[in-house]
Amino acid sequence: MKQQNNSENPFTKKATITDVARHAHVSISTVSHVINHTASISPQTKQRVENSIKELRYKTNALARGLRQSQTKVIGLVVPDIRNEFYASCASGVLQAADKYRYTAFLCDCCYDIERETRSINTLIEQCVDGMIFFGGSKDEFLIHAVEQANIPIILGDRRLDGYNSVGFANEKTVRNLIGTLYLKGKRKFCYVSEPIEMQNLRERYNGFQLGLKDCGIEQNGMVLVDKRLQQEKVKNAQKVIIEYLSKAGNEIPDVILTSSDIIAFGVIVGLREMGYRIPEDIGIVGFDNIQLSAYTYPPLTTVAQDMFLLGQQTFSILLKIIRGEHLSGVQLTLEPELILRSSV
Amino acid sequence: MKQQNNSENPFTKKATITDVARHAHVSISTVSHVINHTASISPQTKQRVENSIKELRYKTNALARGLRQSQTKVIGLVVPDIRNEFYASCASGVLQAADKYRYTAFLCDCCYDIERETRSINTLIEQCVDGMIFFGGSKDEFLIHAVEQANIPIILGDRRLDGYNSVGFANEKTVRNLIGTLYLKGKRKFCYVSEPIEMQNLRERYNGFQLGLKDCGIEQNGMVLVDKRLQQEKVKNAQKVIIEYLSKAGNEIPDVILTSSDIIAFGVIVGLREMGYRIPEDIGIVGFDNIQLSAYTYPPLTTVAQDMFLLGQQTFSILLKIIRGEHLSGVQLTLEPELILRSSV
DNA sequence: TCCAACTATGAAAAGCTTTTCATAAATTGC
DNA sequence: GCAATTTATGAAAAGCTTTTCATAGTTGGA
Repeated sequence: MKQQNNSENPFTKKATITDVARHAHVSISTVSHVINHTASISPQTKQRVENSIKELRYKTNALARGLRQSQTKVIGLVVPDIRNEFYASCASGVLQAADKYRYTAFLCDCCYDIERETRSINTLIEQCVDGMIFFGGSKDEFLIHAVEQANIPIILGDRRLDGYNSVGFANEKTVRNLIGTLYLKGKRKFCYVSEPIEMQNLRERYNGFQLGLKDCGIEQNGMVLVDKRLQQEKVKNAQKVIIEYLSKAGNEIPDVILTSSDIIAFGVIVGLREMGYRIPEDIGIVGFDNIQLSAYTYPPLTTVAQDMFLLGQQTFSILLKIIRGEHLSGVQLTLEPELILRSSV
Repeated sequence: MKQQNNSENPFTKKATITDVARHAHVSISTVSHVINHTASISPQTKQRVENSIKELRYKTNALARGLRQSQTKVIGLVVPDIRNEFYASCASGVLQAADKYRYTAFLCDCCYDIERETRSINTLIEQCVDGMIFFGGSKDEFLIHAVEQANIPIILGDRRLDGYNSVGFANEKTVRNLIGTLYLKGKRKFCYVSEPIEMQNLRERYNGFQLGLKDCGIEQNGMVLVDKRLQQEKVKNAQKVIIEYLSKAGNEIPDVILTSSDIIAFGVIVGLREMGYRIPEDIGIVGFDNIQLSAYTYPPLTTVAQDMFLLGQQTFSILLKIIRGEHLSGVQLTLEPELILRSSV
């Protein structure tokens, strides 16, 4: 925003509304009225002002406007990891919906770092955003409360928290039903592979797994592989984890392995192949997320598709309603994932 | 940012510097000086002000500050598609570097839509960003010129444009050398699969392919599969494209197939398998990007790794220098990709 | 003791809008 | 032809900071 003295450019200093007013021989208010359609203006004057705007390349200063209107048309978008296809898609959905209503978004990529998240959120408050969207995340409830205290509209995506509006997927139900479906196909020994159950959605999936087993009258048989290593380098570590497990499992070999994400399923597939198991004949496998490449593993991966882009759009829509003052409370929109049957099971 | 009258919350209206001043029995200037360390203040006064700030939960209004200082500490980050792992990683790198210097970023996800990009950039100008970063993109030179006219610092990532500073990868050289390496391994018949050569980096890769062939004394043998379908649903369409080609290729079967991205390589692999070719015995294949899953295709994909995160960080660093007034011109930082040899070739 | 140099504080301007209210001119209705 | 509207425009305040400059009081040195 700093202006250098660039002699080749006559527009060295950004034109202000005052410049336009002077150039068009009208008052500042008149220019403002023309821009905002907030008073009736004669066609000639209007034309003159518009010409001046064009000629001077005038652009409204959003800072001044925001300051005056107590409304910035800017939101904050907080994600745990933008490199994760899941959150990138959510973000994309939010941005597309926001664009439709001429909102702009600050992106805060927290990288699971609570200090960074804290910093980011303070900045967002200082920047006077009209609202904030939080995707995923964990252990940051105190931050969300702080934002609420600052009286800034909030919505949570892919996450639930008492007292807050949210949009999410029916994780529990989906996994639960999935178990039922697999049971009907004759599967009896189920295994679940996941990173530690820290985030809301992981908890729901895990609960769904347990409930599904209970529905089918299967006792929890200990085949739950929750491993901290799966938080990073997921593919490689999933491969390790499954190999370690199966090498000492004896005859406790599962019929089917459920995973908390496609990425992990990838690693499991590689591990199984390495150990000589055939998929799906010996062991079936199910992913979660339906990432682009899941259709192209060998064999193609059965998985659960969540429309993250839609989630993002819906999330913004609700936030917008809150911003506009519709006094929503306890909205908990739930989108249904879709089971994608492929040949890995 | 709108405040509702929330009777349960005593902080219904955001505290301003005036409130703090009143509360601490000092002048507004004194408060400002305490916050910005811009004058010497007695310890007692300082303490009093800091207490008031805490008590009232005062946060500086960045709009007012930006307005006054003509400096917002905000940048605009323009990407063609945030769902693309490549750009997501670039963005992540930018954000991490920006965070270090307490900058915040607007994310504009243009989705290859020039109108949306135009809108976004106008907004960024209105928002008085201190600088803008453009990743990838094409056919939007006029927009970049407009930003320059507005005297806003610019830097391009993974892209070059005459007269602008940029950070990119040595695409041409890398592919060129790659051909040489493969030639030494005995490969003679090369095929190149790519979406239309619209973006700068694609052009460089393609040029590298041609130059590499020339280096080896190979005449261009027509095995260039540039197909518009590869702009969307890349995996599926790459599969189609390669199958179509090979079905009518007769004995013009390549030794090795180079692709413009891992995603496309994925599709090619699936297509080759479908047709019964063995990889790498019958046909070798090379990707580009080293996406997370490229290590886990079957067989694992030989590819070219680009450190997009680093690219992002570097891009921001240079932008920051420009913002701070170091009069750089014609900076063209080039990062070297790394060849990742795996068993697909 | 007096002057110079700080230290500590505050008044007021400036940065760019929007918005309220006032006013003058034009139009309408009768 | 006159009152009542309506149309068209502008002056000025307000929104929240930072920053310059002034002032009053201290301190230190000669």
